[in-house]
Amino acid sequence: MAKDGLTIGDLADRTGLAVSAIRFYETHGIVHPVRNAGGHRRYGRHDLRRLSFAMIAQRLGFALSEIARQMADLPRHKAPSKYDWTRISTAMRGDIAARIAELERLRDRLDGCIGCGCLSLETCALYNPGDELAARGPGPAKLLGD
Amino acid sequence: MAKDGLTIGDLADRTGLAVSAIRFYETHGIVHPVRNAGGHRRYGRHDLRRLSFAMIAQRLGFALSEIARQMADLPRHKAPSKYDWTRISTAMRGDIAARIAELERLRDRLDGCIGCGCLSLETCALYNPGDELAARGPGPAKLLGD
DNA sequence: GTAATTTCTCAAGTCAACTTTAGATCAAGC
DNA sequence: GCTTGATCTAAAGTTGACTTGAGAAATTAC
Repeated sequence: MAKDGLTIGDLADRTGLAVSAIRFYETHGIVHPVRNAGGHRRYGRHDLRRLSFAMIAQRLGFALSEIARQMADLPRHKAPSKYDWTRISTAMRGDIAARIAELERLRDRLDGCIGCGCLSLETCALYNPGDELAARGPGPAKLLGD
Repeated sequence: MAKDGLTIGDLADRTGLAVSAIRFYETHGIVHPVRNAGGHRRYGRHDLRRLSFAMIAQRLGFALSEIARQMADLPRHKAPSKYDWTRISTAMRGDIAARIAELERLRDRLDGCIGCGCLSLETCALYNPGDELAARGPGPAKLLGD
């Protein structure tokens, strides 16, 4: 812990992140350390908050790229303000609620299917969930809706 | 659609999966096609169900390896029986319920925090979901509850 | 019977989110 | 002042779930 700021090791200790992860986050614009005379990274306390914020957002299911995009608007060398935080966390809340709702829908369908055993592409509710589960990311998951 | 069974293209059309994905699943034991005289894969209708089952399970959040493990017990060239289905889907249900519960916990914490803006490592519920989370496994995800 | 489409195999590429490794330099404790 | 530990960079490796590409052989359509 140097006079001119926190070292990367300090941050690692206090956030629980690996040193390599913090450097990785830097390449994605989550933190913006300055360098000391010897070329070592030095962080401010606001970086602790930026990292914590990123960790929470990840936990909530946000991809790093999305988190970085959100944080791009925040001042680089200050902690996010109450307004910033409210804006972002409110958006997160909506996303979480949506994911809960989808899981509940799936659970209910599954409940209806347990013990049924039909496994029929034509008649099973799990195969034909009837709509808006439709398009998610790329890749598979085309079945179940359409 | 050949006389001696479904082609891989037929399966792709009917499941929405890419041909390459179906071949990939084969290497993981999800399907077990036979070969015709020319060396092309031929599938039975039960394979449609095995694939659909795998897709649903993935959708429910299970990893392919876990799905393969579950399906390893099923007869290779028949669709899963009602008993098989009930056994597996019941296990899934528990998993879904747990994930819903965790998301709800997160949502509630977030609700408590929206508008607070403290973002303090010392006092924020999102950061300190019960302290002694201290030493757990490696990597991230040490923050926020357990 | 020929052209167009599918399928075959196998290796390599992709994406996310990091970690690991290697060799070198910097900082700190005694 | 020296030794031990932290940090540096750059590149390559990891895992999961696939996709892409190349070149050849099989199948289907007309």
